[in-house]
Amino acid sequence: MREMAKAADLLEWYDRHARDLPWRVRPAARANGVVADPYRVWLSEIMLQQTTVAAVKSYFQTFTARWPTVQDLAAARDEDVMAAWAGLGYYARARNLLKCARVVADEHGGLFPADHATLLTLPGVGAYTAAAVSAIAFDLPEVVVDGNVERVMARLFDEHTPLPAAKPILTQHAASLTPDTRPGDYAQAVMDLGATICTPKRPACGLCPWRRNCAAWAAGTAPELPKKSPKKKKPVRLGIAYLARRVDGAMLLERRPDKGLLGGMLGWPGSEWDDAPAEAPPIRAEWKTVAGEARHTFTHFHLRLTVRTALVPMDRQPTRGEFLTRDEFSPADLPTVMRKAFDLAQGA
DNA sequence: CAGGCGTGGAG
DNA sequence: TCTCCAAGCCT
Repeated sequence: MREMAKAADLLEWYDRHARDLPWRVRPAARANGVVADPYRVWLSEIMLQQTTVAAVKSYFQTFTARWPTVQDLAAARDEDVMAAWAGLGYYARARNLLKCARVVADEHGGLFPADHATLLTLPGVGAYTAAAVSAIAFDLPEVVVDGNVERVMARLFDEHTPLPAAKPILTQHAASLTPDTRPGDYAQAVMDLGATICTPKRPACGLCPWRRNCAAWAAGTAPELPKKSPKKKKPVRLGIAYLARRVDGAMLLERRPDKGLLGGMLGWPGSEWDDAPAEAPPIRAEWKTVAGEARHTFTHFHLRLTVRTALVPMDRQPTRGEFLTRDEFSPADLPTVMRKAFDLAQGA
């Protein structure tokens, strides 16, 4: 009979293999009493939601350099934070990030709460993030379950029930392994294991400290776990974007409404995105159509964007949006799909 | 509870 | 080119 996996074995592995990440206090430093800054832990966890470590790194550096404390972030202008988040995706995270920073600054004296229940009340903080902050920043023995942990547990216990139905049982398994000593390091250790060894494809089982305890390794089923319910196919939608340049170089842009796709972000005025978009020019002009199209894939549909451009005089007033001067606007402030439209118009 | 919500990298 | 997917949250 296989022996039950032990947290201590994983912690031993983590002590030797922990990745050096900008938001992480390494195990050796933790042993010397260094504690994590809850602000940095929270910020990193929000950025890491459904987002790779590689994509997050530079954004984390930018944010912490510009807004070193939660009070600094709470005092920031909305448009500056949205611009700094541009390109990272899931923009509701940025809107909730600001809301949360202001709640912590105004209602919690600038200190992040440590307990799971209070963390859960914060905007953008769900079950995973609350547990992660509680464990990593305050070393409390919360059960941290993200996609990595789900995969590790599904394999360790050879659980074939597909996600998301399997979530409760996988959480129970995770709870059974969570230790009272070094829970913060343990949480990061399981996620590191999932990210580097117990990977979705071609897991490196030969290097796994829990191999001898792994039911899926014994059964040879590790690579096919966890099972997932089948996903839907993405429809194609069409759209038209209007890039108006004023003679002084200012560009006509529009702040998108807070709710919905790309909420709160800058974008080009345009048509609806559907099967047969109607023309919707935001200003009277001689529009020229750029050859080709900007293609972009969102979570649930593919977009093919036709780009029209125009040069307009200083005194012409738009019916939508507003002109932003060269000083007020950089293409880097745009979400990627809008930047693609800009690049296409530039001939890039 | 299923669907909305981004993006870039890997295979 | 296409599919999968990465430290989820909200409604």
